[in-house]
Amino acid sequence: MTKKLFEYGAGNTASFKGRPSYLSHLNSAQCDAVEALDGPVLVLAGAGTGKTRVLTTRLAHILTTRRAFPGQILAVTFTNKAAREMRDRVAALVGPLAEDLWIGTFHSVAARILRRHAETVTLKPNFTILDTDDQIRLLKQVMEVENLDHSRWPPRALLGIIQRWKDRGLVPKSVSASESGEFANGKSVALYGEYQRRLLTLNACDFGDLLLHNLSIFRENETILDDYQRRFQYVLVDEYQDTNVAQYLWLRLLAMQNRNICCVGDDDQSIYSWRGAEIGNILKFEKDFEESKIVRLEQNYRSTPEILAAASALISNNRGRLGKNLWTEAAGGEKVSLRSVWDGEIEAREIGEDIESLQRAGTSLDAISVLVRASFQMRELEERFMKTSIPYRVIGGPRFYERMEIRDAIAYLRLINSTQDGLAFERIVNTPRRGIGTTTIKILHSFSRASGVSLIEAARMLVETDELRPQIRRAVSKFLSDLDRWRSLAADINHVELTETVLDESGYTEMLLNDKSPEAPGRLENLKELVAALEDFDALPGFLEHVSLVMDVDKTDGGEMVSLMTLHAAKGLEFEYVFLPGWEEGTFPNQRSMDEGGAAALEEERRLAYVGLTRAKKKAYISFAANRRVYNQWQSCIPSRFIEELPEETVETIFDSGVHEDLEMRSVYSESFLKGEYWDEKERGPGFHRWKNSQKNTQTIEGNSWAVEYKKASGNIVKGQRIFHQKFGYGKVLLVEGDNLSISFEKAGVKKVKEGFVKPT
DNA sequence: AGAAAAGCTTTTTTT
DNA sequence: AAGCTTTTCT
Repeated sequence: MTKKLFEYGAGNTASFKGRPSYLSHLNSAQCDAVEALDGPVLVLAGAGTGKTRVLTTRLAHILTTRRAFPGQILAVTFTNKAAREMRDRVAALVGPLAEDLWIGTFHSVAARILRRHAETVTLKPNFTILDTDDQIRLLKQVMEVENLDHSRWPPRALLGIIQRWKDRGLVPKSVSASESGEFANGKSVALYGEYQRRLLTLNACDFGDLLLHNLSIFRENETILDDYQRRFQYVLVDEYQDTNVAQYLWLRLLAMQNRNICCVGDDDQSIYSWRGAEIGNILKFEKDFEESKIVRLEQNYRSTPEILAAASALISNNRGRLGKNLWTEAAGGEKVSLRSVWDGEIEAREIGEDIESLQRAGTSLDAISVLVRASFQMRELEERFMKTSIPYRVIGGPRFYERMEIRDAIAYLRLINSTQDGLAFERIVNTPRRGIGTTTIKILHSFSRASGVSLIEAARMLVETDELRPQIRRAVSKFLSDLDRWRSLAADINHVELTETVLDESGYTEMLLNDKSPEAPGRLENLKELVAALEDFDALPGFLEHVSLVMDVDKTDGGEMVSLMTLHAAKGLEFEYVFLPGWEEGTFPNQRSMDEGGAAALEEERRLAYVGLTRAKKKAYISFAANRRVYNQWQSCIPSRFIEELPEETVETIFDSGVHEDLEMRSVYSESFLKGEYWDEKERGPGFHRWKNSQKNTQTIEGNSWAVEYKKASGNIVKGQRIFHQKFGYGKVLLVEGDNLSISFEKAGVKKVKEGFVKPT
């Protein structure tokens, strides 16, 4: 089918009668979304309803109907991967024309625009985009000037606060005083202001600034804004539900003139509110673009009716949805598998076994994925996969450009690229060791602040004086002259050779060669990979831009592999078989997120569950463990509330987990849970009762290993001891009477509890 | 300045 | 429990 479209696009772009062929592959709602070219369009696209196809076909449609040149079309996505995929798929439809489209992430498009107009916000075009390390380092400096205690007021927390302001499009002066909050006794806004000033002197900006500076440029320069408004005849937005306020304002500015904006999103898949995403943007869209046409895509082409029914029932527990009803023409398939297991290790084992049997049945490992709530859950799975040699890849794992040695190398390159990059200077001035330590840096800092020059400038000036001890003076001056030499070298040799030379002459390579730690060889390998990656770019600045915006390299490792990733990373992907382990209260929904965000956070967790389920084409496998090790302590777990939100008829339950089932099912968990000590049964839905009944049928045998272990551990509870109880939380033991304890709980007050239910802390 | 020790968080999700 | 950061010691 793709081929047909390609032929059409490549061969016949002349006017046509009737409907172009590529439209015949779309259902009527999809056609509506593609053909509504004029005016604002909001496409509410449920999971698996052909969202990307609509977007790419729409792009092709604009081009083949000659409504606009490629350079007049802007398509923004959230991830680089989505951007790449969109470009590839449009190219398949229209050929090389696709190359001139403005397709990119919000950040990369904003960076492109900002480079052009950097001067209007007093930056230079070669400004640096800071990574998180740099941001923290800079914030620390800003806070030090204010004499703020780093342990009392963690710089990381301030970074979060500032980022949230930036997400909302707020520059320091537009943050209202009432928002300064608790942090640093209300100094946060002032700190934000100082941070922004320091960024400008460093000729740098952070991720949020890319958008924020764009907004100021557009607002303060009518001609520039006008230019972009005219340029972008058509604007398309992917994953619209994940836009934050700043991105929304940016889009509105760009599209408000010709109003040809098409946003595609799904409120049920909004899972990034913690990053500032506003579901409200969907509602705002309808308000700001009153005449907007709304198209709902509800026919699902991905999953079986069972999976869809389960997912729909689950998500229907959320309030405040725009409402969508997914349906499919597909014939019935397998029910969602729901399995209880004893602990995480067994869970991993069973998943491994299921994968192996799928594989024996002829399924490619590429069609299988395991999706977890949080990345720490991957460890147990990885261990199991390694042990049983199931090939797997972790998606969205530790990023290449975030590795220490890569950041160091890049800091060298940044320093060559920009003379003002004090943060890069600080990072590597003593790596490898040059005898320039914290004391020296402090002197440089205070001098730089006092005389209002950059850190590097300060260093230059100080080596001319006898402020520094001769030995240190020599070291600093050597480093500065090295820098100068590399900078002038940059004009003569290409950036690949330059990088090799710098890594060599700086002693960085040597440092790693002398390093006996087991990681060192890997680090050297990574540096080689970095040099290889450099070859894909014409020059240094382009590479540095890529590094800051993309953060990761494409791994083209061959071979079939199971994909392992977080639920967040899975959005937009699909697999035939999807494993969803760890559906326990606290893990999923995640306790921390619920503590912070309350009811709204629970709904977001539920959307995450919805995203997980709807990734599956053929079958989803949900599992939950009775026990899990958290902070290296065993904790009994309660099945996730999401489990009982799944309709019975869509689920097949497996409660025996292999040969140990009889032994395994006896625990504090099952006993107390069945007695209803943890939950008011009235609150529990059909899923709970189903689960409970099946538990009742399990035989219990005394003396299993876990219980024995537990006895041992609990024998030494004494008066005055601090303990933890699954339901009542932390408390202090008031009285011991045999195995009956009187405990004063921090939250629940004084209770009498059996010894077996508490753990020493 | 550098090494050793102590202390503290980690484990939510990321462009 | 481990890894990281900060503090302390030489």
